[in-house]
Amino acid sequence: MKSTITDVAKQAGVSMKTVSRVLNNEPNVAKKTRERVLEVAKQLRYSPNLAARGLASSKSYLLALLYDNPSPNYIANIQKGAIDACRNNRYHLVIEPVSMGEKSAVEAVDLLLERLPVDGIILTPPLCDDEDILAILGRLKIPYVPVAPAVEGREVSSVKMDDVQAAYEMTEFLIRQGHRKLGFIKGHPEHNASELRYQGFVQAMNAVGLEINQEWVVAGDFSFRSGVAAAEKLLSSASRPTAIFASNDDMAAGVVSVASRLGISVPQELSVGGFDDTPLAQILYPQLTTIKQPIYEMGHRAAELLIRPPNEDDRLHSYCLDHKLIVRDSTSEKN
Amino acid sequence: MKSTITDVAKQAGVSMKTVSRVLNNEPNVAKKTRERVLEVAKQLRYSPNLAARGLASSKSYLLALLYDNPSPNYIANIQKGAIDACRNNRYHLVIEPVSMGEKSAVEAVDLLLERLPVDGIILTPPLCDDEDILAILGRLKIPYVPVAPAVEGREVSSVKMDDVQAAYEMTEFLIRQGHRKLGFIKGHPEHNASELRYQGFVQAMNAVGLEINQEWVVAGDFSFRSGVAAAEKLLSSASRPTAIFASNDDMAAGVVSVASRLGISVPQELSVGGFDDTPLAQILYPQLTTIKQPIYEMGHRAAELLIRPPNEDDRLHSYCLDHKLIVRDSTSEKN
DNA sequence: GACCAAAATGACAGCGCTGTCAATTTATCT
DNA sequence: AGATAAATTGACAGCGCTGTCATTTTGGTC
Repeated sequence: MKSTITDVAKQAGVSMKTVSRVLNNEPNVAKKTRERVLEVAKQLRYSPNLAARGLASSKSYLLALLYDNPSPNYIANIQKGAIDACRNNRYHLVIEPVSMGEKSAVEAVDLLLERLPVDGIILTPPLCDDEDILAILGRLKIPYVPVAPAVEGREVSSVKMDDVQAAYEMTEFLIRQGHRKLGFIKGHPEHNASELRYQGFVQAMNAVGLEINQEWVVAGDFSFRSGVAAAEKLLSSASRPTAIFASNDDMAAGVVSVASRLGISVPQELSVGGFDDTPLAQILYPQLTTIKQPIYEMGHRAAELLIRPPNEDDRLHSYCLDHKLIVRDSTSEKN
Repeated sequence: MKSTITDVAKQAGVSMKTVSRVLNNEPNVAKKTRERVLEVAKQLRYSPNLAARGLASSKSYLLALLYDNPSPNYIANIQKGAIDACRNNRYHLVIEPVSMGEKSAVEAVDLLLERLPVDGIILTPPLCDDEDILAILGRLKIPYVPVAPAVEGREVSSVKMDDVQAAYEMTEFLIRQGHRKLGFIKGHPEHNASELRYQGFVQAMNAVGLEINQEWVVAGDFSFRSGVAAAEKLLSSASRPTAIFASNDDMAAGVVSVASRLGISVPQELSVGGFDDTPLAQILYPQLTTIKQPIYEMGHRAAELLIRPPNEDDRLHSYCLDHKLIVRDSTSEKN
């Protein structure tokens, strides 16, 4: 039924090895031969057996995506990006959630990777900063690409976005709109991006000589609920900011929700900026001005780096991909 | 470095084949032998090479999840369920998005499956009702389990939930709360579940002899935006329903949003019911009363059915999993 | 203890492919 | 043309495991 490399070889009148060469784009095959083999392969609907190929070459044509409970939106996008890259190269993506909370998590990863011979691994936060997991990957000598790691330059390539710069741009945008009294809601203290976004905010404020009112800088944890709490704090007093920059969309949604309850109209009386451009941003009323992270692109690039590793020399150790400030209806000029 | 079955065999003083038997839980191995082998395997941190195993046994220990652009939340949950089932059985999950819109989609699936020797496939809507794709799977003789197919009994097991019953329960709940003037927002006309949910609504209304006001049954397409449009239609007139059942949470969110804009308080003046229990349902203010679909469970069961197919005779052709009515703050008794 | 069936174990081929290296053909240069 | 180098091709082993089937061991019976 399903044709093998031998069938193609016979039909094309060459050896198995030559067929193999053609199919793997190896050099040193006469053009004519290559074409003939390709023709026959197509005709026979031949496609190589992954297991056999893997066994013989000790490659698996499989990439794994390890993640620990991020937002569905985040993983969906990373996945899509990675898969598209895989598909262009006849690779496939295996996904493996890991619960870092559990004490057995590290061992689970260990077992997993010993059993499943993947050619490379994409690590998303917060896994990409877990020492134990990195140690295992090192021991197993499996190539990996961290997405948005806290620390770079571990001798492996990584992909990321510039959180500082993005937060800077959002802050700058709000300032340009005439706002002077800016509030900021921080992200989860354990999450690497939180501090970076705050830094961007601070830098932009400093750049124009605006003072940061510490009462308007409130802790949050990326959840809607924490956004609500923060907003209540920020908006209850008479002296309140005219613009609030929340470190992610969920918290920005919390702000919008509180504002509407307090009868503060957005954006007329209060501008709100988010971060992430989740689907929520467009569902909300008003729609959120936010930062679109290059999530898809990071997944895509990460997979590509694993499939075709750059040579040692011209290797860029960290690929920073472009974000985008998306202006919608939750912000307006200060009147 | 990495130990092979031969290492284990030598160390345990048995043949490779016996080790193989133990590792695959085959019968006819003396208890003592089994224990010894297991002990040695553990000691050597042995784990079988998937490729070799696949080549020899023509099994891959891989399951594929095919999906076409569903909500991130939906696939995230299906995935998690399927993966957990896989993990219990040393299987892995490969995910493959398919864009049915593209004309090449069917061919893409074809190629995909010829190349990747998966042991089974999980099909999510709307793929599970696509004739072309089902035809390919039939030709390739790959076992598959459709999740929530429109039509059952294609000689394969399937998993689903009872949309009719769930919608019936939500409607019944609203009626029990004292509501008599019920509005309904339909889902996307091409989506199988839309009609079923509407049927449940109709049946519950009929069951208590309530008449359905066709002006209060509005078309939607599962998007937030369509919920907004529908709500505007339903709420603008003086004679408006006191409760609205939207076919999913996004549309329910649209209703809540419009109500708040029109100064209609939820749930005091208007009860709103949703469907899906997406994260959004808890982010909204007020939090949505909704139906929790057994998405995780469907993914889990689907994977299990592929890993351990029930015998022909006692096979249940369709496994219907339990949903749950979740009462939150968007509904209240009619006052 | 001799005999037989059943249980346990092992020898060996081969799954479909690629790596190695040797053999052959073609191109290049005096 | 002859010699040498380069390009192209092929023979064959073997990747690590499992299926088949033969062999050995065990347990039970008279």
